[in-house]
Amino acid sequence: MSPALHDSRLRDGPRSPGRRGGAPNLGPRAAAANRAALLEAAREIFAADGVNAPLSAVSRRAGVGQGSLYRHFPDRLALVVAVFEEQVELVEAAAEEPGVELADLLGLVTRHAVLSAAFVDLVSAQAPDMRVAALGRRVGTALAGHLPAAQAAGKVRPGLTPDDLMLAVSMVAAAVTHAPEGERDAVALRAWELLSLEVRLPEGP
Amino acid sequence: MSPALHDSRLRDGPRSPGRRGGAPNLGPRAAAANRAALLEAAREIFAADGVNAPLSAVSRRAGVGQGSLYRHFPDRLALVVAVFEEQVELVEAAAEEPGVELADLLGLVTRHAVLSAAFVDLVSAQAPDMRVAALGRRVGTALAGHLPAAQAAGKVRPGLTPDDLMLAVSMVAAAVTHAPEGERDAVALRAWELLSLEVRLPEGP
Amino acid sequence: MSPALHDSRLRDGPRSPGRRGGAPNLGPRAAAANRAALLEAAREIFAADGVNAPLSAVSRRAGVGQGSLYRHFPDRLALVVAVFEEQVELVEAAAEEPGVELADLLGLVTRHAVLSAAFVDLVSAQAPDMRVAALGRRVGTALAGHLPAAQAAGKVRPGLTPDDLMLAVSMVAAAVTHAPEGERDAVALRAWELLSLEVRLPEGP
Amino acid sequence: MSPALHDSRLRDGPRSPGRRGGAPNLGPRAAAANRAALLEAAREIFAADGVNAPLSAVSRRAGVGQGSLYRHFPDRLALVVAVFEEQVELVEAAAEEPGVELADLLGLVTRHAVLSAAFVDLVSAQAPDMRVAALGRRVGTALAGHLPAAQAAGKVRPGLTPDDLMLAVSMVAAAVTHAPEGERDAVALRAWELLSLEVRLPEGP
DNA sequence: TATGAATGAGGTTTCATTCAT
DNA sequence: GATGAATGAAACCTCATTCAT
Repeated sequence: MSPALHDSRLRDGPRSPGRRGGAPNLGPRAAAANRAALLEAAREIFAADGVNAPLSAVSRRAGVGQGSLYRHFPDRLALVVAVFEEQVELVEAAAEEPGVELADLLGLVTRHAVLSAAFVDLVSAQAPDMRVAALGRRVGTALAGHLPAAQAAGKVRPGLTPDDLMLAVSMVAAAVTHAPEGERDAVALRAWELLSLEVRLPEGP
Repeated sequence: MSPALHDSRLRDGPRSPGRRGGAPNLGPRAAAANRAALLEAAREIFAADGVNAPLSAVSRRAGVGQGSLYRHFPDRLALVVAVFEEQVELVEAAAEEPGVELADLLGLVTRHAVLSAAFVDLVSAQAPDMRVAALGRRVGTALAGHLPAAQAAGKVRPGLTPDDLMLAVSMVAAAVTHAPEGERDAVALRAWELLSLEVRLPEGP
Repeated sequence: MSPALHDSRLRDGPRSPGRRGGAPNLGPRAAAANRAALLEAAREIFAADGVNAPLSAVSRRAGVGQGSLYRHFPDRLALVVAVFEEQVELVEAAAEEPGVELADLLGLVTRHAVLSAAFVDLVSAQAPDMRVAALGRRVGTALAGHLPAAQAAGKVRPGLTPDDLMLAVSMVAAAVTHAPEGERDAVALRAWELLSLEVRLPEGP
Repeated sequence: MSPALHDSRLRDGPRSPGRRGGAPNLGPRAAAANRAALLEAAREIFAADGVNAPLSAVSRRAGVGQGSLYRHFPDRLALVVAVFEEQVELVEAAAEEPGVELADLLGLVTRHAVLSAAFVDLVSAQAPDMRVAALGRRVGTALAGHLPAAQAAGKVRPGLTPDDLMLAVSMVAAAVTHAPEGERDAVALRAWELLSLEVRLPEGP
């Protein structure tokens, strides 16, 4: 509605926030806990139903009002990005550890894909949003750092580029996503085998 | 959400339209009746609460599903325009009748303003939407056609322009809108008097 | 009317969670300053967006917590009334000044209307709240005090009552409200002319 | 993939009410034509927007009533399956042609994936519906028939199973789906290369 | 059999108001 | 007193599905 058609008369009797039952307002102290609960709920829901799952389901599972979700994450993408960022940071941290090889990182990434049906959307470098794409690139960078060593060790074919790595990851992620719950690890391992890439899958969830 | 992040898996179990109670689907035959009911409901609700009243209130009062409202009137403005158009057409029709004078038209317009708190938004030639503005101009045109005769008869001051007429109408409409229910006619008459314009108010609703 | 009003849709956005920064709690000392900031913010926001603008926008613009807004003004109307009261007091003060004539007061009132899209709600004696109506009456009283002099000077028509004055004011206010930004003064002047009332409009904002 | 797909957000909008026009009811004769139109529309819309696109968009693009859609395809899945079935039949037909090799079939399947963002859902043998899974198996069977020859010719690694083929197909399909419009063929070819599988991509759309 | 309007559940988003700190 | 997060009701709008004709 055009803003000038507003009737500026005082309408809208007082709306009450309806204090009845439900989680009590725990005050600002709860902010961090709520944010964490939202992230965890989002991780689970996105993993199960994809990134288009209803946000109301997220707030419900987090045991948090809808408004709080919107306060912490103004739009769906903000929530998606926050969820992914956690996972990306784990990968980056792993990449920094001494003695880590490409196979370990691929395994870790695969593990995330196994956990999150939505991770596949992230690793696709073509994701349509800058924020998401940036996260994808961070994963790519983390992997690429270990590519030379793997090549030197003769573990990967000569011409393999960082882009190929990301492509492979997204292919495996998709394969895993479509596999039934119980077979995901097996499918992932086979997928890497088809790609002739060595992988060390860390323990499951 | 970015369109490419859709997960194209088949989710969303079948949604049922929840056939339980409520108005039965009367088939397309009801279309015209529904549209009329929506218009009438909108006229009443807009008159009472202004054009920003909840559309859900309109559909509820019309005894019609929300979807039907949106089918007939894709956005709020479409509904507003439709409501106003009815009134504008009445004014235009009156302007065509033989023997009608400016005072009669002003009276008719005033009567509409008395009926509809929202009419004031229409007659304001500055309405921010093309469709609404066009309706306002139609009222202006209808009035302007009778201005020369009124001037010739010495009923209005010499320099009065069509724009002045619209300005006067919007002023009276506002005055009426803010008056309490029972005094609207009296207030309207006094307002016209202050403007030194003759008016013949038709019978009430 | 500050053009910057339109950032009023900015989100509250949580600052980085965990940071205990932001405006420090200054204790009671800030109370008066906060109240003033709220009033100023409300004046601006109400002027731009009408009295139904989100209260969160007011507190945000005032740089004050939502809770403080509610402490100072327990409900929306209290805030509205307080804002209007400032303007009413200005009118009353002007009415006391020596040498002031009705035309000056009408001009001042018009200037307020030009500044505040919401002022129209005030001057309508029919506003749905006692407190607002009382403010309207105070304006009426201030104007009425100068009516006899104006009548004696032959500046207004003989039968004009104080109520007529208020009616005229509300009509002009409405006209002004609906006019586009740049033409408001011109529209106001023409409106007073149509009402055959002399007015001296003070300088703009 | 037709660029005109993006008008799919146009409203159904009631034609002028009371007009008894529109597509006349042609009776049963139109049934086959309607079914075909729905299939074609669904193919296009699903390709562009994924299999969760609004069904109303499908019926609209087909120029057919919503009811007819439901008569032909009682639920979304029925429509999806029918669309896919067409593609599966093409693959099966190709598999029967003399002189065809595995690389041709993989290319054809890839081409379908390139054409249809939704094909990826099909080839995933884990699709959540029996009917879809059955179609997946048919593709698998068609491919598997040519696996021995390819193995005999030394074109594929020794241990490759039919299941591996389907896994590879679904991986490539996913890769392609996530690639931007213009690079899909290139991405598909590289993906097959990473899988060390020969492929002959037929001409584009 | 085809049509297309009707339905309403449910997703999204905003905001008035409360309340722990 | 101030803060600002939490809450949930309610508005908006879309779409799967039904059904009278």
